[in-house]
Order: sequence, then C-alpha cells, then structure tokens
Amino acid sequence: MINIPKGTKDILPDTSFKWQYVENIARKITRLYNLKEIRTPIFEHTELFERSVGETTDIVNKEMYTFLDKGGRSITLKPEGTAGVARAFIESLSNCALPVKMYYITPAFRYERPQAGRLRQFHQFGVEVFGAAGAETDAEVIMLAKDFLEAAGINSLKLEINSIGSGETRNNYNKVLKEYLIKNSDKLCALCRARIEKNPLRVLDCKLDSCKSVLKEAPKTIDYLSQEDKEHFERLRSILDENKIKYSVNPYLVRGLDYYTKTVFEFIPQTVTSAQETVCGGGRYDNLIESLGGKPTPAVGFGLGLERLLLVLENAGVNIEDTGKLDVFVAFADGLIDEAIKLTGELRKAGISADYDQTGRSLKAQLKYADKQGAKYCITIGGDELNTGNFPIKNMQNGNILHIQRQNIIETIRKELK
RNA sequence: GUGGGUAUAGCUCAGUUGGCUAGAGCGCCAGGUUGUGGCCCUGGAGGUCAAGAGUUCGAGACUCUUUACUCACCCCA
Repeated sequence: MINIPKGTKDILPDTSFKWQYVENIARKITRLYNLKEIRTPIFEHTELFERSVGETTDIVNKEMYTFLDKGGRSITLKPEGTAGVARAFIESLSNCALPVKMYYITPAFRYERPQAGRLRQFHQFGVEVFGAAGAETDAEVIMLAKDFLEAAGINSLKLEINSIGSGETRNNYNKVLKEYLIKNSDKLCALCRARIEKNPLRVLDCKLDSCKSVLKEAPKTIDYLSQEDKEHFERLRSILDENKIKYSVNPYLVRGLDYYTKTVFEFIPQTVTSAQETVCGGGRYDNLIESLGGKPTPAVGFGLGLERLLLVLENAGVNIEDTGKLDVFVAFADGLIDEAIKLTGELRKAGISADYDQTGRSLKAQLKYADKQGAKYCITIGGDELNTGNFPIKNMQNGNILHIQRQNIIETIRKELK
C-alpha cells in the first residue's frame, strides 16, 4: 500500500465543509472591503522567492520544494503567497488604478518536520494591497484580519504590533543593535551569535531566556525611527485607538521574512496553548515591488494559516455546522427503483438535493443509510403509494410523517425546507 | 537539522512477572413476523500484533536495528 506523503493531509468528505466554512467567510469579508481574488501558479521560478522572501531566511535556506523541470529551469513550489502576487502585480497590474486590493486562498509548501498546526503542504488565506503608502491602509488590513477572525468564531484575540522602520532607520538601527549584540555576545546562544552578522533583527525573536535577558536592555527599533516612520506608526496607533481596536506594542516583534518594512503585526488567539500560536501575521513591505524590478510601489498585507485557524476554532469549541446536508432521500420497496429514479430526478431539477440507494439495500437499511447521510427528509415509494398517489414524507429530525399527493411533493418539500 | 513519545481490527484502545486458538467499544454488513432510521438484542466480515534480527522450550510483551507516525525545538502561518 502506498500511503500519503509526510506532512500532508487529505481533507476528507466528512471534513471538507469546515474548509468551505472558513473560505466562505474569507470571501464574504474581503468583499466587504472591496478586495478581488487573485490566483497565481503553485510554482514559480526559484529566484522569485530567493529575492523576495530573502536569502537569509530559513524558508529559502532549507525549506523550499525546489526542482529542475525538463527544460532545466529551477522551479519552486510556493512557500508563501506574497511573492507570486507581487510578481503578478508587476507583470500585469501596475498600470491599474491604485490601490490594487487582492486576496488569495492557496496551498503553500515548506519542507519542515511536521507538528501540530504545521504541515508541509498547508493553506493560506492572504491579503495584499498595492499602491497605498499611508497608515490608513495598514489599519484597514489589520481590521480586515480582525473582522475575519471574529466572524470565524474567535473572540479572544491578542493583536501585537511593532514598527521595524525602513530605509535609513533600518540601517542606523541595525548598526546600533549590532554593536550592542557584539558587546554582549558572550551571553547569547550560538545561533544568535551567528545571526549578528547576517540578520541581527532576528536575534530579537529568540525564545531562549538567556537571550531574552540580554534583549531587555537592547535598543528598540521604535526608539530609532526616522521622523517619517515615527509619524506613520503614530498614525496607525491613533486609527486603531479611534476605532477601539485593542493592541499591544511588542518591540521585539520581528517577522521572519526579509521583505517587511515599517509596520509588522501578529494576531495571537488566547485559547491556544501550543507554540504554534500565531494564526495570522503580516505587515508593510514598501521595497518589495521595486526590488523585484517593478516601479517603486508601497504595499501591505497579511498571511493567515487555515490549518492553524481550524485548530484554534476546535480548541475554542466553535461548532461548525455542515450546511451541505442532503435534503431528501428517496427510499423504495423491492422492484420500484425506476420510480425512485424518476422522483429523485424531479427533485434535483427543482433545486432540491436528493439521492436514493443504488446498492440493493433493504428498505430498513435504506432508512438507516439516509440517517447516516444526514438527510433532512425521507420519501418512501411502495405499491400502496403508487396505487393511492399518497406518499409519506418523513421529517428525519422529529420523525413526523406527512402524507402528500404525488404532484404536491416538490412544493411541500420546498415549504418544509424553509 | 536536534530531542522526546508512540506503533495490536477501518477508528479509539485493553492485553498481568513472557504461557492455550488474538480482545473490547465504536464503525461496517446482515437479521430480530414480506414497509420506516436513531435506542436495544443476535450474528458476521475484518489482524503478517509496523518490518527485520536476537534471547527463550515458548515473544504482541524482553533486547537491538530499520521504518512510519506524533509532539517539541529551530523557524514560520
């Protein structure tokens, strides 16, 4: 037997409705915010991710699904959603009226050791807004994420924000931070010492207590912001305050992708105890489009892990209802299958979902099967019904049976379903 | 990549200091006076005890190796 590859999961028929539930909410909320869907390829040229996600990140260094295609090109399965959308923007959308506001729901691939809330193929819902530089857009993206998470059923959420600055701010700060880290390098873990040169910002993110204590005294990005960056961050805070959106400023919040500038944020549900706590993360990336060869274009967005979201919903006890249950099951006595085919067909044409047994079950087993399918109603066809024209429609929830003339069945079912 | 845990029926798991033909619940299939599901009763199908080697008169159990799964670290959603 050949089994499923490591780190992947089948979404089976008894569970797929949960995915449809969150996807439907994503489509509903993005519509309210005037976003359109974009679908980009599952694979791109490897170089796109190297240049956007960043060569110092773990994602690019050790987690990408990269292979040569038959033409000898280096191809990579998308490890996240932003790069492909940025590429598509540069290629096809940069002459559109700005801002261009889009969302995507896509599988993504990272070669990692799987664990709770982390798979090798996972799914992201993400949002990108191109061409609006102001903090209003940062706020709008944050609000959208919050509305979505709340609509999905998460009611205790922690929002953390930070600004890591851009341009000069970033250079100045990196220098100061580097000096500080080098001075204290004997107290840092080996990994952090290695990060000092390559990407000092990442040290801020270390979870080791020994490193954390060093960081308590470390210079903070928000103290080194340029006037412009500072005003941007203040403006964002005031909009969030005005709109009663609670947040806390976490000066050590640094996102793991290199393209972020200025605002970064994360949503952390309070119900989860696991370390995979961040369900949604995002921020501004004003330099990405230019660095990929496009016109300088400010941008902001977020990515949200659907597996993690579903895990959080489960832990929070959110009950997701399967709205796709069968309306009518048509049961029939021995020899009357042709009548069942006819009636089932009529119901379907009338927009009522209907099914009947094609495996030769006994009448009793048909009822049992109808029950398992979650059928709302069951109609039984037998010799008596054909003679009298009077058919029993059983409500499978309360067991009540209505007796209805053949020509009135569809009308009755319609009324009942409302 | 590093560290921990687990592996017995489709699923969740029992299985005593090593000892008869391998167990339960759930699920599946069938039956319980030729036509009404859920509850109950009865029966049935379904297992190379992850794989390989070792210890032993005897291994599901003990030892070793391999593999898979899982959780955590790193990192990320």
